[in-house]
Amino acid sequence: MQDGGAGGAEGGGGNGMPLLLTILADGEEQARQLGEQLVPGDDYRGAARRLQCTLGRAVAVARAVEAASASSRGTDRSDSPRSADESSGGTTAAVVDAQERQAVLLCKRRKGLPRWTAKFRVPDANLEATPDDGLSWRKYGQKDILGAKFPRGYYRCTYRNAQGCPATKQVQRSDADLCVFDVTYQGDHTCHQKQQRHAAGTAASTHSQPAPQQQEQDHPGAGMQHVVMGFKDVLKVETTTTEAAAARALHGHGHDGASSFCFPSVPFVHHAREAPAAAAFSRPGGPGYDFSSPAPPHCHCPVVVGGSYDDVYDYERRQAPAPGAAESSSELAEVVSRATAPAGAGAGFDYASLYQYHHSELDPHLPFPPFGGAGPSHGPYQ
DNA sequence: CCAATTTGACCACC
DNA sequence: GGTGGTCAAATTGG
Repeated sequence: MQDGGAGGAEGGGGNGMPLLLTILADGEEQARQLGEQLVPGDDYRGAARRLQCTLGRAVAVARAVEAASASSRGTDRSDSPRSADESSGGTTAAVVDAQERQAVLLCKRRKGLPRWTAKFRVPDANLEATPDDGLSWRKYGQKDILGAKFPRGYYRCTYRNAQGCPATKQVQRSDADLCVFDVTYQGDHTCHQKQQRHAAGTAASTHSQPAPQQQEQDHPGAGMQHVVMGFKDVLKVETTTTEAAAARALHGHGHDGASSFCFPSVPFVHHAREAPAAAAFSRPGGPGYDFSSPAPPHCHCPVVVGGSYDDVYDYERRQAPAPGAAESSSELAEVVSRATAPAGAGAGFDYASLYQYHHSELDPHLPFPPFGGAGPSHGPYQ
């Protein structure tokens, strides 16, 4: 059925692209280093980050263009469903290459819609909790996946028919850790009601948070504005103090901070977004840009690794000072490494390897939270 | 009665 | 042919 025509801008790539990418990447790296040198709080640090993000966007755009041109040339091949492989901290060229392939694959992979994954952790593995990102999903299928102990659930936006919202997600419980769910999102939400509803819903429930999405919708570009966080920085923080990360993200987002950001049962969430070739390009703050939930974590520059970009989200309760900071961080590291596995990122959490694809367009709807929480559709399965 | 979930079948891709 | 993703009829729940 509906097949995604990768198509895309042609002839964009060209020969100089790799070089351009290298240059941009260097610039970004330099900006990052600069930012690190500076003290937190220093105005220049913010500037450095912005610069880093800007360069990162440039890299993303360049990659997207190149990937698009590559796909039009007809590249592609086998792909491994999950986890993008190869491309381990190699040269930028190599990275780009892998990226390219990944992007093309993604494009060919049905719909050609942007796709990314998130990891949700529930507090109790025994509970039949399902990652609830606060959005309305309707389950339309479930299937046993080869090699997976648990079936994968298929969901699509409740407003798919009503508003033609193309968003879908796949939820699968991790084999290794029953508390962890791998959620793969595909397509941005273009439905509006959802947001309203969601905003209201969240406010009504335990965790109240403002709905930051609107602005994105109205001003696609605006989103990129506050994506001023260097991902490395973010990761660093995240891996260190979950609490700090949360607060930081929160504030960085310009929320009326206060009581927002409270994810009851979710210690952390990790994001690994696959970088759609043209997707990253075409959806800068896309139409349906929306942070599915008030979640703050989106205020940073996502990273795409070998085709998937990672974000680490932390949902430690806003108050308690990250009880198990160390614990959490190790978990994060684990998750992150898994997600970045392709890059061969071991325990070391190699930034260099992460630094492969970096796009500042934020996720449309970073899935956040309420687990097993409210929400019209949450299949009991799992 | 309507909406959501379940589940087997179908289809596309590798 | 195997596997993953989606469809749609049947079923269940509010």
